[in-house]
Amino acid sequence: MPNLKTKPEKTRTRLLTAASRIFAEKGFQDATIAEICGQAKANIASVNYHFRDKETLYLESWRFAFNQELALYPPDGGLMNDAPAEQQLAERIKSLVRRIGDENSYSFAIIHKEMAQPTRLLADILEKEINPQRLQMFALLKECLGQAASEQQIQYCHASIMGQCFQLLRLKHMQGARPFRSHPSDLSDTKAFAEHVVQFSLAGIQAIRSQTINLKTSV
Amino acid sequence: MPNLKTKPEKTRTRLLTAASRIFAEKGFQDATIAEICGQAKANIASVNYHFRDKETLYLESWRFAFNQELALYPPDGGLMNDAPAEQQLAERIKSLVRRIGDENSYSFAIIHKEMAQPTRLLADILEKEINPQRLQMFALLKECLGQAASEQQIQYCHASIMGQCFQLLRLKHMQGARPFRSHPSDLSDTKAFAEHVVQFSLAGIQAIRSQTINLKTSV
DNA sequence: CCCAATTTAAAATGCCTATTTAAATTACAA
DNA sequence: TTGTAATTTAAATAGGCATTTTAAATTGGG
Repeated sequence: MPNLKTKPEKTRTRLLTAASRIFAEKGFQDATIAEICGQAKANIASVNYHFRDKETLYLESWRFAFNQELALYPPDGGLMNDAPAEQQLAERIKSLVRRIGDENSYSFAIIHKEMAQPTRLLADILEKEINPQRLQMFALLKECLGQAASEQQIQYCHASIMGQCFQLLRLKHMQGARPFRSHPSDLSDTKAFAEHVVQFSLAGIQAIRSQTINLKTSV
Repeated sequence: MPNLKTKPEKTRTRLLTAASRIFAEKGFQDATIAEICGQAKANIASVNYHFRDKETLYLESWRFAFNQELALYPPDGGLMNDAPAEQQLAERIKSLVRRIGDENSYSFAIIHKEMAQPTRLLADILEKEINPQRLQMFALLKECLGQAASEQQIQYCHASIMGQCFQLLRLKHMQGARPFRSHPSDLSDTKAFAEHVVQFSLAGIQAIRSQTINLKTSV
């Protein structure tokens, strides 16, 4: 029994790495197997040997990138479960922003592309991998907003937070394309931006919580 | 026999309308002239007759959509220039969200696609048409944040606001693709979402303003 | 050295696109 | 009505590039 994992993994891994980068940059349709193999220094037929087809490579490379990033930036930031909800939320936002801002992170860029040009290929895998994170954030938001918060308020706050995080992705992706020459958005300091989002969002959440309570007590 | 209701639109206008819709839906590359002409009920050669080529149609249809939407939702919301900066900012956000949320608005969806897959074709036109709006919002933000605000803080707050607005676009575009079946994001009530973004953002801005002032006075 | 796993080059396969041309039709003005 | 220009139409042009398959060459372990 020859060892199937040591040597052969090399090309396979190079393909996964290159694929996640290229898929993130161009999306599924515009990414070509030729370019991926070029960056991976592999023959053009290797994709069909190691993976069956382009679609499978797409799924595998996303999973590959996502797991790598998740190991690098734990979603809970190593925080206890009994910490205050706002602190947990803050850690979660920071982890998210860092994962998005990392130059070598591609899973969110792939999601972003998938949102812009849905192929439905990632739908199942996203539902399975991302929805849990989503639900956890909903729970934290519910705590932060108070039990009087409506489902809609929670959804809106979630949209506000995710929108800010994805904005970083957008600006990161457009760095080379210089859409607005005059006011260059310098979001390169990911850590500072993460803390801004935390501060901005916690204040927004507090404002909505106060208003909800005031409404409740005044009725 | 005055034209009552059914005045047949000019082919050129039908092409512009259909083009803006299709370009918004698929982006420049994936949109085909055939499909545009199909929806416009025009012959496939009409694009090359009325516009020179696909690229010109792209530019013209964006301009067409943008001007229509701008006339429909004035950016300043008909507010005086001497109104409080926060109120002006609120109007500006509402106008933006409404323009993005309108089912028949396509110029922002086109920008969104252009950001995801830059063709550089719209770069000049965007610089000319959108940058002024951008600068006005920067000025309002500077007022709201106080003169002690740093350039970075202004940029971050701008990113926070724009990110929330674009989030609406993302979710609107993905309605049919249902990426998360369990928790359907219902952002259909555009007006309510607009007011949420205003409340959320003004609170975030206030928090940053307070912190900046405190830092300043305590040093 | 042998065999299976892997890599390679080249060809097969497939499909769709923007654009042009020239003829047919329409609209309109004289 | 008629002549002319604008518009619309159908068909042909011309180009391009992608994924996948095949069969031969190579590699490396036992």
